[in-house]
Amino acid sequence: MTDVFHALADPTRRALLDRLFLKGGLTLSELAEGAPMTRQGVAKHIAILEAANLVTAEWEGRNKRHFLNPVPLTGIVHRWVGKFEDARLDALAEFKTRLEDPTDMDKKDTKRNG
Amino acid sequence: MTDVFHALADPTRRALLDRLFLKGGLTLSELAEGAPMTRQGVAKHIAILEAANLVTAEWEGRNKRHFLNPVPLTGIVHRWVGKFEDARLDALAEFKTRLEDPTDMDKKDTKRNG
DNA sequence: TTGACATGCAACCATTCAGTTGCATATTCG
DNA sequence: CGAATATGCAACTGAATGGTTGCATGTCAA
Repeated sequence: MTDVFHALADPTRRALLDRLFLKGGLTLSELAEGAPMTRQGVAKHIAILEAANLVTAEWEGRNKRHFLNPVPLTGIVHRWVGKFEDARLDALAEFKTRLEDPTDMDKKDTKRNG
Repeated sequence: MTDVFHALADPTRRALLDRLFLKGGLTLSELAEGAPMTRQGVAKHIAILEAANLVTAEWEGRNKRHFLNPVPLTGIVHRWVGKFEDARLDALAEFKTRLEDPTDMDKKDTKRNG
């Protein structure tokens, strides 16, 4: 859970996932070609993605081919985002109620600090 | 996008969101009571959640009341996870094909390094 | 006004992190 | 075999991070 979010919290890694989404089976060297960093840098990012199970790799001789694994994303949606999704309508309604109905806001919005 | 994932990539922050999910309107002090760190530590986490727009706060006198804002989560699902979700079935099928059909694997799985 | 309470700001520290560099290991090809 | 290619491992560094402590500011209540 933490690993997945952490892995996704980096534009470089998301770009890697995007590339693997468009075309699977890319090697480390191929992924490192367009990247604005060393091959080792990319390797570290990929290691993080693998640790989060977002990328699976297969050895093909001396080539390591990488594939996107979308399962953890599904897990996030269902285990974590889903419950908030369920509450989204209620929350929005509550939000609007609080924001639009001044009957409960008479003590709010006092300016303070900055 | 980065902010949201980064905000979610921390158990403390997810716990804060959980608490706000169960009961909105908690103050900083209330949120800090059960936390295994200083109030200032919690304040920093909340600042990150606010920067990611996952938490909205309203001033009520000297009390700052916090509310969960699930909208960014919805954004994640639709903008980012969604497209992989769409491809999930295809990807799984492709996965299974590669894993189960040996016709394309004759050069794979050579042991290497560790 | 005075004191207690809720929060914010800033400095500081130990740890983690992203990225680089250098070198080792394994595979392919001639 | 030996050279070239693909990758991994380890050490290092500057920057970011998580958390603390100390103090300032604003608000409520007597």
